[in-house]
Amino acid sequence: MYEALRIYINKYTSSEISDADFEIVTNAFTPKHFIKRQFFLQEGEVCKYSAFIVKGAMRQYSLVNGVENIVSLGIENWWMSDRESYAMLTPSQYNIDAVEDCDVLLVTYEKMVPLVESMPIIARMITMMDQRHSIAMQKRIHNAISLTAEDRFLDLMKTNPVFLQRFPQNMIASYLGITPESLSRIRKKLATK
Amino acid sequence: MYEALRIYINKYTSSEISDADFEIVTNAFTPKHFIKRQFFLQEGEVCKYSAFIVKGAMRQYSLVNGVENIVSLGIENWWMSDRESYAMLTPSQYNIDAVEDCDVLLVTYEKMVPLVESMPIIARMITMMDQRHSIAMQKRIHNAISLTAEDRFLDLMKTNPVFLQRFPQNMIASYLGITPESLSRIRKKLATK
DNA sequence: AAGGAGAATTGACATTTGTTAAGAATGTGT
DNA sequence: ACACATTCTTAACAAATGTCAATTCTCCTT
Repeated sequence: MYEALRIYINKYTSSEISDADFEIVTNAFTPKHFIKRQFFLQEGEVCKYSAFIVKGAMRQYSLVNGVENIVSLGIENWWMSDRESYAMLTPSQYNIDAVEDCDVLLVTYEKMVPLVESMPIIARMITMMDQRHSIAMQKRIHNAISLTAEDRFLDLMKTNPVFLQRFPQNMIASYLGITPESLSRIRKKLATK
Repeated sequence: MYEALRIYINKYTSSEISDADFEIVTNAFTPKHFIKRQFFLQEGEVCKYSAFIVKGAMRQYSLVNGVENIVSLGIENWWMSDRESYAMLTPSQYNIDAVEDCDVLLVTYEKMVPLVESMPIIARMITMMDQRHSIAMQKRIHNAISLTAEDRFLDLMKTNPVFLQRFPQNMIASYLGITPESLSRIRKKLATK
């Protein structure tokens, strides 16, 4: 269960965490299983945990008069949480739920802080995570303002093809900011090319 | 010139930086003046500096076959840089230039690191900056995928009305991901309401 | 102050995307 | 395995946004 986290830490820092340190890390995390559709976070709650996905798939979305808008999708080795709510302890405007049955590792902000402060490798991991996240968001903004729906879909096919296997099309459409009908049409059009 | 930076540090950390510490901080920064349209960063270059805007306005944009796509706008007390290029030393795909004559304070990543490591107040400032930036980007993504062009404009009017005073409409349109013509129509429609 | 460049507006039309509704296909739980 | 849910597709139409071209407006530069 924890092995995936160890691999993640080593991979994104290019150095090896010691067994002793990793033991301390694992003690800060709590394993949890979510069944499909189970909520990890509901609108109005404070997001107390950050979740490292060991197995499964999750999504983060707002719900505005019946319409779901997916701001983020995650699978194995991704972190899920509403960072704003998690760091500032404010009520979240988002929902996060399991798209598939999931095994995740949960950690609170309070348990994370001492790890970051005492272990350079963890501080480094967080820095890298934040950086990657920030770069990905910037790219998504750029795509949203500069590309057509079709080009955004093509970009997703290129950069995260695995999402198309793991998430139903209506969620992919929402993630791209279009309706399921539009995505269906776009796919049809691309198929003939 | 440096006073704006001192105020910024104090404001976003709710504690006061000492004169001695601030002296060290100012030594890490270099003041620079940009005239309107002058480039701070051009596509293909590495973004060596982060710029704290003391006076003036700047924009960050990509240029894809003649079309400018503005990913970020900044005025007094904002930071401008391509964070990806700045932190990873990779060539940037963006341009940053002065929309008005600007006075800015420049700092390299190498000069920033020791400040962050030796002064908790600076580390805190960076954390707060990153957090605010990250929250703003998340909101922008959410707006892009869930709102119409009109609603995105209304949101901008509410959250950053000063931008409408400082940037020409074609830049506002680009920032919102629409054409200047569309923005003009939206404004006309709203005026009659 | 005049001339010129850039910026904003407007209109006609094209294209993209959304909406609604229906049916087909697929998947899921018991 | 069955029945029910959900998901996906399709079509016709509506609405939003883009494109192109012409005109007016604004403001900079000299």
